[in-house]
Amino acid sequence: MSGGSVVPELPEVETTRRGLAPYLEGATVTGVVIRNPRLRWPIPENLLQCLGGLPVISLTRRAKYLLMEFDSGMLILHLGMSGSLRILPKNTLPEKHDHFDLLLDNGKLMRLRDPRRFGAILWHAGEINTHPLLAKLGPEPLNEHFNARYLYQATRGRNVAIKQFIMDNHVVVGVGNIYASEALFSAGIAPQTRAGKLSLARCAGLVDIIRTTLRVAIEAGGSTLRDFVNVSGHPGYFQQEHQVYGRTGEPCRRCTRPIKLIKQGQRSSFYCEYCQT
DNA sequence: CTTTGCACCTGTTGGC
DNA sequence: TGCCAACAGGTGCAAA
Repeated sequence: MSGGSVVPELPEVETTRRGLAPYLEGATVTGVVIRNPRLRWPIPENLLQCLGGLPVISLTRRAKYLLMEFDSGMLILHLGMSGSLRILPKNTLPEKHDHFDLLLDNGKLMRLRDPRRFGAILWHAGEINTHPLLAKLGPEPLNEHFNARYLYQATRGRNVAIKQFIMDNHVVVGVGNIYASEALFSAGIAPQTRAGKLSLARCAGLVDIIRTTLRVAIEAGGSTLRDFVNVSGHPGYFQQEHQVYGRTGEPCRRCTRPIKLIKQGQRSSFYCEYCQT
């Protein structure tokens, strides 16, 4: 199971960034094609006036947002649930759901495909972190600021279930629904546990699991990273076999008891009621 | 401030 | 076999 219809989690976004950067950084934007501006928010109509003729200074990432820096500001891209980006030769014919192109002076173009259109392409003329979408984000999971003491402090007095808590971007970014279930299984924590009830030791374990899981996934993406020209636009590494996600009724890989499914905040949570307490 | 619920969208899946 | 409702996911935002 790789490529194709993978929901872009943080490792996929980071791998995409690494794949695109060599083609973008230093290249100058010569044109913009907007076939369908109706993403989560409309793609700005005047985008070419914002960045046309300017070189891409850098491609960075904050949470699952890709940030393309120019002298005049930055292009903010989000892949939503079904978005992918790739580099193609100029004049490559667009297919269904290819909503946006950035034309480059190196004979290539960067193309966004996003069937569900939950993604976003925005322009921000100000400093990074002054954009409303970025200003209130929590720490990166791989940053040292995301540590046991931080999570312990952040959870104090909070009544919400830990599953929903770690998916809150104000707490820590990059933990999606799949990773949340997987991380809580590995940490041995039941998803419905009130955040404020976690001990420091359990916070430490959870932080460790989240960091390790994401780091391994990013390394796996990097190790198989080839060429973003003419490929699917999805990082081509094999997805790690799930411990609990999507395994309702199947035997727990640790104790063989059936995996349970519950809804938390309208989202599916999978867990083992014996191994997670 | 905290917490809950919803909207956005379309390809895929499951039930009849 | 065919049809259609339900479902999945990320995340900003409105409402309680």
